[in-house]
Amino acid sequence: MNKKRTTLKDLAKELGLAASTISRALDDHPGISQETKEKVLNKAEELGFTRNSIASSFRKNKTLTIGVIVPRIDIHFHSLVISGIEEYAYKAGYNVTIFQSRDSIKRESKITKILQNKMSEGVIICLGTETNSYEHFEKLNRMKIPLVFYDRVPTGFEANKIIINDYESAFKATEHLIEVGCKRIAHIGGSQSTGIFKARFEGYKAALVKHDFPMEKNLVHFTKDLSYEEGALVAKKLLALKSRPDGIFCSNDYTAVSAIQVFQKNMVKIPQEIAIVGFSNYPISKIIEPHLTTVNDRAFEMGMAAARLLIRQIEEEEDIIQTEIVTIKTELLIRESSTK
Amino acid sequence: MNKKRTTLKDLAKELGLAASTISRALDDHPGISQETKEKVLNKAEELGFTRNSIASSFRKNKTLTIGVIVPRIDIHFHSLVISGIEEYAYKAGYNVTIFQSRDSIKRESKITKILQNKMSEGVIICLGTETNSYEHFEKLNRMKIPLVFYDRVPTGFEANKIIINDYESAFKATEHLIEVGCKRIAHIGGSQSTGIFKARFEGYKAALVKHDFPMEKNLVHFTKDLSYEEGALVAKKLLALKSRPDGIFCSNDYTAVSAIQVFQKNMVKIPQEIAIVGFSNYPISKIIEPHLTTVNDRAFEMGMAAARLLIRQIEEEEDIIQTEIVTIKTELLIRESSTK
DNA sequence: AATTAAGATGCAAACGTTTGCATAAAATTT
DNA sequence: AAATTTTATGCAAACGTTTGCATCTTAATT
Repeated sequence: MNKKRTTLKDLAKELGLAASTISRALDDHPGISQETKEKVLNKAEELGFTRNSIASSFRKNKTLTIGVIVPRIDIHFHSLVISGIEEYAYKAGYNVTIFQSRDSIKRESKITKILQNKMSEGVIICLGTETNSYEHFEKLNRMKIPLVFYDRVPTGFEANKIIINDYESAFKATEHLIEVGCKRIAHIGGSQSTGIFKARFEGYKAALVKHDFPMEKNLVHFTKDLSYEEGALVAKKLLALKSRPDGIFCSNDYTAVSAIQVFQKNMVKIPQEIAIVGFSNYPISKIIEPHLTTVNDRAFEMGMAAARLLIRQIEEEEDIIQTEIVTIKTELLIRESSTK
Repeated sequence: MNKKRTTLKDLAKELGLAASTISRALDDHPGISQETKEKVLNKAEELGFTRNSIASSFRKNKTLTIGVIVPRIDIHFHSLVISGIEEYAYKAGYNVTIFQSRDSIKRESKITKILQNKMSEGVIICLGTETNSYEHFEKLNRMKIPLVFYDRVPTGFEANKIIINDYESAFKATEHLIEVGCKRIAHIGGSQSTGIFKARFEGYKAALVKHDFPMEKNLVHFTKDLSYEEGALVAKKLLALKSRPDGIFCSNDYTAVSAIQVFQKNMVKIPQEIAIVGFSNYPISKIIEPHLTTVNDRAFEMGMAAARLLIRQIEEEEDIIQTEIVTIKTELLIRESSTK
């Protein structure tokens, strides 16, 4: 005695109309009389009828669903991006299915297959660290499923991308340190095989060059993961130098925060003796004392932009495949860690 | 010249077999010969065939999709829970569609309708703050769609729930303060109309009672949102008292952290003069100096448990509707903020 | 009044997969 | 060798919605 769902046909029978008429009435089709539309609407309400959207998807070949693949959901940056994606997608009538690759290319590849079968109409991706080939995405491309990458985007693979201008943001952050009077600026960077961290380093270098500062090798340190722990390690190295830097540009907020703490423990005053700038505007940056100057990477807006671009490509009539690269404007949030 | 997907029928034609045979072969059905299975598998590979799972869902009336409704994705606690849900669901072959209610009951209700139409097979929910009636969920219940609530769960509404023992966790946290020698313990609590925060307060009280400590009214403060700012406000009030507390149990980590900072700015030593315990094990708790003693609420495990319970209920043959309440074990993470 | 146009509704096929039942062929038992 | 069982495959309907086209009614135009 499983209670069956009410279907279009049930409604049709009740009203003595054809299923097609009901369908059109619910769609507010111009060819259906106002009178009938009202009758249908009322009856639908009465019987608690709602369309079976799986059947609809099946028939129309449209699922109104987009997939999102991120390395991990519980990284604050990604959760903000997903939030932005969901927000835009919801308003546009799309649903969002999420997957974590957990940085495994195998899992990433399997997920693309699932999305293919599930007839996802488009996919938003942040690549995992392992990912160095893009065959699994090419397959989606061949099936005309639009893709949008964000943050960690593929290189040498034409695709839609949502990025920030890491180079320019780093440049401005470094220049800000120069403007507040720093003379010798260090850099705590990320893995140089990752595009965004390389770009941040380049931006740092460019600012030094512009202002005729020499680049001192022993002031530049690259970490593996930009982890809190690695940040402390580098900070200790900088602390041990006979002539310490008076400013540091860090490629993320974790290393910046741990550097602040290391210096403070060693009685080095922030920002008076060393000014510090981070990157990403993590919640911690507004809590640490002194509050951290950092680059707002506008993760939420990235998500919105990714969803907007994807949905536009899904709904575009033309089949002229073209890719877009959208750059989100960042802003330097100047706080106490750099205001001498 | 839209490239059409290869279908079962295409495969069937290619091989001179019936579509049903292909379908069964791909399912490794026992009635199909090994030889045929191999031929089918090879041809499928060759033509890049994958099942259209929308058609399959439609036919089988099974979508292998679960919905998740959270107030906001970018709250760290929720992103951890979602991560746990995704992890379990992925391994069980289910997909996860996420929605943010943004604490609006209207949006929450609309989402339940979408999930109904989309034939979600089950839903995991953390209620929004506005939610005080459960009709929209009752409707899902009536359609035999299993529901699992976590964290903010409905009261007076029989349902599956994943919770932690807030009372006991608070009790232990407070007792820990007593054990390290605190004599006068304050409490920074959340809105008492929210079950979990009331339970934490009750646990605090019970620990005091057990150890024959009086409850001092002016040491107990309830905030609206347990926000960082409110924590600072309460901390300042406590600071202004002629006889200050020597320990504080806070209902979350934000208020605990801001209290630490307020005290430190006023030259009050943590933990020597005031020991502090938080709740939730936010990332900040391991960064703030001194590191914060806090209750690990095991958000990831909550997500796993929610998905496990939901999927079990989805797949259960029996129709005996029963609800389960799962309590996740917490642990007190003792760090420097409370070790005198 | 005859013709045409416009308006409202119905018919039936289609989407791709699954599944109960039927059938055919081969293997086994009598 | 006939009867029976087993094994392998095919047939056809069904799932609920959508959509092009056909049909029928009514209104507008000649």
